[in-house]
Amino acid sequence: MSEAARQPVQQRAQITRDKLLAAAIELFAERDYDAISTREIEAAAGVKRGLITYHFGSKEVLWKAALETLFEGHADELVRAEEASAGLDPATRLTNLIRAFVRYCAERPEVNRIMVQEGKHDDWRLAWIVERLVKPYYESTRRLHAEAVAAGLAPAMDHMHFHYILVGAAALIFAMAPECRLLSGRDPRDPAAVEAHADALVQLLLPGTRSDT
Amino acid sequence: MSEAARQPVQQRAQITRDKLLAAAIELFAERDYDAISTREIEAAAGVKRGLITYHFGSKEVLWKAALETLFEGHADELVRAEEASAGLDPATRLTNLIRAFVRYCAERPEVNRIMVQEGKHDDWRLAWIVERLVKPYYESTRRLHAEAVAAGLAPAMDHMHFHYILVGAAALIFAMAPECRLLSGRDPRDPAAVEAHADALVQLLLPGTRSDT
DNA sequence: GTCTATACCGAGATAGAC
DNA sequence: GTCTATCTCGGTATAGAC
Repeated sequence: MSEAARQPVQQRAQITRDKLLAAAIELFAERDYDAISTREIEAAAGVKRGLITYHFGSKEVLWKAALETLFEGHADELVRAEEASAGLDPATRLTNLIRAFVRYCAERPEVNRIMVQEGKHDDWRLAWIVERLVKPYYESTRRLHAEAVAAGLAPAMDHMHFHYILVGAAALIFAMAPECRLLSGRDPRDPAAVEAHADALVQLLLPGTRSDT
Repeated sequence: MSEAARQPVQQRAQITRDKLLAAAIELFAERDYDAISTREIEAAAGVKRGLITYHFGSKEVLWKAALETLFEGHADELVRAEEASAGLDPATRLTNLIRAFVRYCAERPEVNRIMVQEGKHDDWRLAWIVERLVKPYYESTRRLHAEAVAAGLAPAMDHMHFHYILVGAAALIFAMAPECRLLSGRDPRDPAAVEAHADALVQLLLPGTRSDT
């Protein structure tokens, strides 16, 4: 049994931290860092004023922790996909990876919203995001693509283009879910639509594979 | 007397309108409608206070005019591409269309930034955008895809998915150009990179074609 | 250790009056 | 254009409750 589970006090602190992180993710996906006040985050989290400073030290640290939380969830999802398809053939493994990525984009559209928001300006936040979060992921999509090319499943191309095509194609429909609903009458975050989007993307990115259930 | 004041009245009015539209596009791509004040737009345009009301009547009308200006440029680009490839085979025509779309995304990354911004919430602005600007365009990507499928150039899939895959894959790299620069060391808006991105996208969306210069 | 309740500071933006 | 009154911001500090 973990030490934390036995200590109710630290459990409450963990709940407060989690509420602040959740509220921060939601609000930072909504508006710019500078347009969100710490008071607003605390109010949205339903906690008292001053607890951001207490738990995180500063707005900047909270922001970084919120983004790390978002990307960790993403990494977990991809690791699960890798494990689930260990030992299978490259086509199935890459398909499962792309599927896992699409599912995560659907589950957390905040990631793409924040990235488009922050990707517009070359400032300290973008520098941190790229160095700490995107670069490792960029390398993983590089491996994914290289493997697909080596297996004859996908056309060769410069990785920069592949990366942004994959991310943009997977994420946009969920980042703009309300628009998609107005435009098509359907909710892209509906589980069936998520799977259909994953299927479509696999079909295009890995044309060398046969589609399977 | 300033240079502007010496020019004919209608000409000066047109210049003022254009400066306001350009500043509005830039600022609305930056932040939310509600986060931009008319004073800020006038200041960015370098015109006197009150000229938005004089020339457009209201902030709302200016906003609509700015978006129409953006999308008109887009439509013009696509029409030029259609005319340039009239009479050619489907593969070349569709390739040119996708290329024109990618070039426009590179030229005006503001479009995608505004769309991701506004696509998050179902309010009067999104309703207007979808009805007035996106629906006609959605139908045109539907025709594009149907034609590609009919010609055996692309895999069949639900149009909703094709639309968002096309738009996301084409636009994201330019909407996040500063991130791409930090990540890859290259500027995606460099003409060679734009063409390379178009090539990559054609390769994936129209796998039935042979790549050509 | 965690949380509540205050008061305060300097910096910056804002809005109104003139 | 200008001055000023007011507000909000992030951050600090303190003192006490559980």
